[in-house]
Amino acid sequence: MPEGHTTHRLARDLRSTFGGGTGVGVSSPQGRFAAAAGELDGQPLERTDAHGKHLFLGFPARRWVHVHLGLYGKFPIEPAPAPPPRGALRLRLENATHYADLRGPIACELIGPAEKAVIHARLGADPLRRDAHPELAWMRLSRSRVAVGALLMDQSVVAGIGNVFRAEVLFRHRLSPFRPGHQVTLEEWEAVWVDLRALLRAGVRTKRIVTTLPEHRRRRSGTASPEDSFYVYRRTGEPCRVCGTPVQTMTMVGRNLFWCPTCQAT
DNA sequence: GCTAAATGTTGAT
DNA sequence: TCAACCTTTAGCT
Repeated sequence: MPEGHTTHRLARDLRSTFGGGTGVGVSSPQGRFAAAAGELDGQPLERTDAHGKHLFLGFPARRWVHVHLGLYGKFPIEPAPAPPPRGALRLRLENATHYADLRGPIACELIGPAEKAVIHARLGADPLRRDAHPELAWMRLSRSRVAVGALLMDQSVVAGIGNVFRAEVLFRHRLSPFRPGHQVTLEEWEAVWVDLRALLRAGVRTKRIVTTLPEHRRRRSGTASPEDSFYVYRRTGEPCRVCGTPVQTMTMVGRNLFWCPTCQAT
């Protein structure tokens, strides 16, 4: 599930569910976060923050739990009562009304403000953050010979974009993933940025990614069925929704890239 | 019951 | 460029 929208939604939901002055139960049944969990247990969750795919839970004394879901991490919030822990449960948060179980994260660590600052410093512009600087992303893009399909996956350029948004936003703007960054025009980049912000915001709202316009869905309702949600992502060999050309795939930056060779010729 | 794949990152080669 | 790692689930047998 995790691209930037997931992280920002989690920051918001964890704050509204566990935030405030009441102490939160913190535990690590699996044990890998047990020492830190013991320190935090019973303390209030004071604030939350998200930058790209990184999530931060703020506890007293300027201590933060830094969470990165990685490829398959999950952190669902459920109504109490919490069942007995099972499986590899890295972190459980609980209060009188809810519990949230973190499984499979690539990172779950207790850090201080300096370490948090280091993480922010190596992340690029996040379309979901008010303090984002898209002009910095443009600087990187417009000076690079690297393919735009690779640059979009670089978290130090744009933070929060993953494999789905890369493929889909390039299609929506009919941009070839292979176009070098410096051959993308400022006009094209600004349109991509605005679009990414809108797509991510919609993702935060609905907790899922939908990039297709209604006229490109078999079912043209406002709510896309899962099979109709994407233009090219994981649609290898299927006909392009716009021109009918079979969707192509190959590996770029170690991930499966999907694109329409006709609509995205250049 | 087994295998592969998955919306990711890091560190070695 | 590649393998390793975090864990679950879908799709086989």
